[in-house]
Amino acid sequence: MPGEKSPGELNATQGSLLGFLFDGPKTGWDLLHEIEGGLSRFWNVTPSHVYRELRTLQDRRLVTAGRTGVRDRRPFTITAAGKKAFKQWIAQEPGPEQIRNPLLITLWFGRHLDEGTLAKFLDSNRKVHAERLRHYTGITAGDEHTGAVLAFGIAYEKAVIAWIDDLTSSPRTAPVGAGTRHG
Amino acid sequence: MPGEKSPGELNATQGSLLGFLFDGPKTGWDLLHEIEGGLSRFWNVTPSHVYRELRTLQDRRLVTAGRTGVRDRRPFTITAAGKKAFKQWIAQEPGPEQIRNPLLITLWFGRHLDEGTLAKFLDSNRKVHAERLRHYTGITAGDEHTGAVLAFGIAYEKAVIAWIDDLTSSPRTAPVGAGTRHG
DNA sequence: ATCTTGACATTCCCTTCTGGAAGGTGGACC
DNA sequence: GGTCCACCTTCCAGAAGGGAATGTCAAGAT
Repeated sequence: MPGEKSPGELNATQGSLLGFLFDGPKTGWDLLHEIEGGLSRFWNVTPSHVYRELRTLQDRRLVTAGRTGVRDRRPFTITAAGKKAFKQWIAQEPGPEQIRNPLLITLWFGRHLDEGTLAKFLDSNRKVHAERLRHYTGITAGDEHTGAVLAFGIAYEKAVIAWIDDLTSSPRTAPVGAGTRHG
Repeated sequence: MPGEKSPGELNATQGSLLGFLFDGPKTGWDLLHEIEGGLSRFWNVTPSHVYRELRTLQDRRLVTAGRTGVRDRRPFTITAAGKKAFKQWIAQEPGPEQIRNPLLITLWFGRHLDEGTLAKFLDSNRKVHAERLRHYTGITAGDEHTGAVLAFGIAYEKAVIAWIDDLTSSPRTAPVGAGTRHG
C-alpha cells in the first residue's frame, strides 16, 4: 500500500558512502579513513557501521563487491543504480542537525559543582577546541564545497572558544548572552 | 577484577534525569517537557529513552516510583543513593561532544548538485537557525548556569548564520576558510 | 447523562549506532 | 624461513533513537 517507506530510501550514512564511491572503487577501510579525514567530525561513523551499510548497499545492488584481494581487502564499486540513488538522495532536503554536548549538561547543573571543578572542565574543553582549530587552519580543502565544510568547522571552533572565554572572564557579573564577541 | 565497568556508572541521560529530579518528584512526562524547554537542543531525548532510563534508575534504587495517579501519571522521586550517584556523576569530566549535521554531508558532495538547490538548502537552514536565535533571545535564564547554556545556544546560532551568509555572499570567489568574519 | 473528541502519559517495537573482541592475512624485519 | 605486527574485516551484544500503538481522563457537545 502507498505511504509505506520506500525500500530505496537511503539514510545519511549510506548516502555519504555512495558519494565517496562515486569517484571510484574503495574498500571499507578506505572509506573509513576518507571519512575520518574530514567529514567524521560532523557525521561520525564506526567500522562496524560502515561495513554493515556496505553490505546493505550491496544487497540492494547499489554497489558491487570486487574480488577479495590481499588481506581480505574487498573493493566496492558503485553501480548505475547506486549513482542514481545517490543523485536522488543528495537532492533531498537534509535533515535537522543534532548536537550532543555533555559539557552543557554539566554546566546546566553547575550549581551542584564548585567553581574550581567547573572552571577546570571549561578549560580542558577549551584546549580541545583550540587544538582542533589549529588543526583545521593547517588544512587545504580539496574544492569549494569541502572547503565550506572546513569553514564551518573553523567558525564553530572559534565560536566555542569565544564563548568559553566570555564565560570565564566574567563568571558571575555580566548578564549571560550579552555581547558574545566584538573584534 | 578491577577495570570492569562499574555497575553504578551513569550515562549522561541518566545523570541529567537525576539532576532534574533533584529538586523534587517528577513524572516521565514532566521530565520530557522540562528537558524540551532548554537542554534538549544539546542533549536530545525521546519519550522511549526517558522512560527506559527511569526504569533502569528505578532498578538501581536511585529513584523510587510513586503510586500511579490519574492517567497513569507516575511520579519518580530521587533517593539518597540517587543524589549521591548524581553528585559523583556531575563531578566527572564530561565526555566529548558530538555533532551530526546532514547539511554538511550534502554540502561536502555539493559538486553533484546545481547551485540553486544548494542555495535553497542553505537558505532554509538559515531560516531555522534565525528562528531559533530569535527564540533564544526572548528567554530569560533561571540562573547563571542555565544562562551559560543559553549563551552557548545564542553564540552557536549566530556563528552558523554568519557562516551561511559568508558562503552565500561569495559562493565561488573568496578562498574558503579565510576570514570568516570581521565586524 | 451520555457521547465524542482530543490532549495526555506510557509502552512497545524496530532501526540505527556504538564498541570491542575475534580472526585471518600478508609484509617487514630478523 | 620464522616471527611479529599492522592491516582489514566480521561478529556480537548492547545502547540509543524514532515513532506508532495503546490506554486514559477532561471537557465540551448533544
